[in-house]
Amino acid sequence: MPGFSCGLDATLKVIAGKWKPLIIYFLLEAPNRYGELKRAVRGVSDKVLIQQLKELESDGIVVRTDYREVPPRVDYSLTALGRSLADALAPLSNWGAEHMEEVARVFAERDKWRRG
Amino acid sequence: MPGFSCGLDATLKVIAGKWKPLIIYFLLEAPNRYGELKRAVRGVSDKVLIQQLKELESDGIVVRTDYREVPPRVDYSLTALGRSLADALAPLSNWGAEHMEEVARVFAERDKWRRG
DNA sequence: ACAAGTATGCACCTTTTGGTAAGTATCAAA
DNA sequence: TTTGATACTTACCAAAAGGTGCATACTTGT
Repeated sequence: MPGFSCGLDATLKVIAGKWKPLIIYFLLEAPNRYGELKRAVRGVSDKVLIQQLKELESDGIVVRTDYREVPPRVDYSLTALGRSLADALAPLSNWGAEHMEEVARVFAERDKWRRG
Repeated sequence: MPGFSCGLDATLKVIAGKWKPLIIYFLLEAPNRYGELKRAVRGVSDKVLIQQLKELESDGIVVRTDYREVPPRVDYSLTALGRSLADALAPLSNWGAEHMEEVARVFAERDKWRRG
């Protein structure tokens, strides 16, 4: 069952989830408390953020540190594995930055037809 | 509306779809006829393959060539933009290949709990 | 005559994913 | 004392994504 058709396939299963790549890439800059993360990844709901963080944790990509304080204080950071994954994500980020205009144009067209 | 929060965000919208990264990466090797593509990307249904190819086409990532023969013969290849995207995908593929065992272990654990 | 391969289209349905709104415990500031 | 911040949890629901199966039109192989 846990067989992947190729390397890319394996990676895709780890980063599957609307916000995971963003979370991982953002955590590369610094460890972050839950709240900061939530403000950084704009548009996520609590439920989904927590859920994806848990999956990333159980997949060995992030570490959760609970300081057991009150009010609660928890932060998330990347494991070594997570950092290597974030590095592999960098080219995608650059590609998007370099072709953002082109991509935006194309998407604008698509949405035009959607609405009519 | 067509605004992205960052480069990564833009890229993710282009490669959104269960099979798109696989399709793109596979097409890097060679232009391919529809049938070959379908056999290569194991598990896709016709509906979804066609659908994602169309989106990739309208996003300027792939080109569809219809030879207007009978029986039908069509092939798909990457545009320059598509090739650059495929290159950006390479590190993800390598990451997956390098950590495949680790990833497989973790996923096996997860699935164990799922079933009980 | 019949099945198979070719690249799609379409209607329908299930699964997956994500979002919303509420609630929890504790402390500090207004 | 009410409000807000903190990091979550849960139940419920809507939307998106993907899958299944059938149909098409023509040709080649059996």
